[in-house]
Amino acid sequence: MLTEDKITQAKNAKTLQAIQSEVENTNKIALSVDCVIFGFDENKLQVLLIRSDLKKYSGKWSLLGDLVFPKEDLDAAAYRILKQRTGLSDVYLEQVHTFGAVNRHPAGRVVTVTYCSLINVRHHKINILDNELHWHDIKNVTDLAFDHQQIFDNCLKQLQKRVQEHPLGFNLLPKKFSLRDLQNLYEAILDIKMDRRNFRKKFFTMDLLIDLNEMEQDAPHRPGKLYKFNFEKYEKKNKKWVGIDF
Amino acid sequence: MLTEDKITQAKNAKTLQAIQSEVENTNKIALSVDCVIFGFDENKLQVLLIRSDLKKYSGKWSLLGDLVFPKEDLDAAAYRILKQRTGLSDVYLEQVHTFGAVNRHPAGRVVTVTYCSLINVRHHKINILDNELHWHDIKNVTDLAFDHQQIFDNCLKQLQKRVQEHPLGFNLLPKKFSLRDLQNLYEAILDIKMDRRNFRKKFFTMDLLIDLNEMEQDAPHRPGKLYKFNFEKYEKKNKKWVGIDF
DNA sequence: TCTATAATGTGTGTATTTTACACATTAAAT
DNA sequence: ATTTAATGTGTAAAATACACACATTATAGA
Repeated sequence: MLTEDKITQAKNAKTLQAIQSEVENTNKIALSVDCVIFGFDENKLQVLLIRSDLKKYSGKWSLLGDLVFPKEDLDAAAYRILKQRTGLSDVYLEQVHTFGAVNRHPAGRVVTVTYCSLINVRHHKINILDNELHWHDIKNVTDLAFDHQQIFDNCLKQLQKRVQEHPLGFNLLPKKFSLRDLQNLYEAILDIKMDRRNFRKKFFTMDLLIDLNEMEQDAPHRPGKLYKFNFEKYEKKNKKWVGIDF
Repeated sequence: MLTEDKITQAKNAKTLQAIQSEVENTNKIALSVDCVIFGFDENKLQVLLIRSDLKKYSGKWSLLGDLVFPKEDLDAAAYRILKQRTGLSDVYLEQVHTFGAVNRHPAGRVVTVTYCSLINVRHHKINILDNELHWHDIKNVTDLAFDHQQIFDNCLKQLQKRVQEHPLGFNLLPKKFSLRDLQNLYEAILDIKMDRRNFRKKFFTMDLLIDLNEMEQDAPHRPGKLYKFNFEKYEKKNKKWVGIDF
């Protein structure tokens, strides 16, 4: 305890130069970003994976990641990687968690900041042609390279939680969607079945869907109405979250 | 787009050696941990701050942080820092967010992973004697050094959300507490007033408080019953969170 | 063109949860 | 004994969540 107090006091007295040299001596840690890119297709939640480039993990899939440049903002690095991989720049992207176990990467000390991204599969098939990249049904994601399984599980959990409190899901759907599309999406993400009537009631009550007065095309049965999400109204809403419950 | 595809393909073919050298050339980023340490005293939510050790920020307060050692797990670094500052090792600690703007630190590129910690003030007055350390009422926290104001705001928000969904609050209270204590805590954290009867009903319904059959001592009025939190029962509960609402 | 099929679209009753609100009780201080 | 300042409790109304059934519409195929 006494020793620690001395350390603390010593720290207080440090100069900028001292800290600078400390920073230089301590920056033996590389920083990377890993993106968990979710898509939605054929009523299944999918995740974009790439074949691992390391022999140690040959045959395994891994998340899309890259090292952060020394003079690059962290968020900027995440957007850069997403752009490189999918060609997209105007998408949902959110930091989730940072993983920093000493031995998580075989090439040395690499701490990785993970981001979750949601993109509309139909709009970005182009860059997926590279056969090392592949959409995987999340039900079949196991045994990823590195600690990517852990990262993936963590991101999926976070997505399941956040999608219920924020209108993230719409980033996975086309601009115009039917209520059935929307429900399929939620059922795929949350991995549960929902009552159709109550689901509709819920969304109509929230009053954030705009009826486009258009119908689905090419449905092999009665077509549903098409809607779009009212982002403007949502922004103004600013819902307060109060309610203790655990 | 074409260029980017080439980059992608080049990456796929990389060897471990290539990556290792890339890691070495890119690790010009130092990594730090900053702890937002919350306490609760005099019915106010407090945060532990230290006077900035940099001339640039002289007179300003900052969070408790330190650089992560090259061979130190990230979480371990957070626990180490907490231990150094408060003497405590068995406390609540949770990663919140990572801040990595290029110019956030004047001594160079330092990306910081922030952790939120909740400790019982009454149990750890000892190490606060160092006059550079000080508990601040969160209402008076403004204009911190570095980007620490942003970090603090972020942590407080996260705390306000998580304390409603998880029994974090009990880490801020003594083992035995009255329902009034508990309500004061929630009111301080959430910065709202609550109805006493409904608050009690809520917690009794959750059925996670153990009635100790003891009364408050030294109260200048009718003393309240004392309770402790039933962590065992809570662990078994495993509450599912379903409910779309935004 | 008729029928079968497979969806969409809508309403109601019940149970549960949340909210608002008032009075009796207890211990300490005077 | 009285005053004071809390604790402790119950009930009605409102809002929300849940369970559930039937009519409607378009397509596909006979």
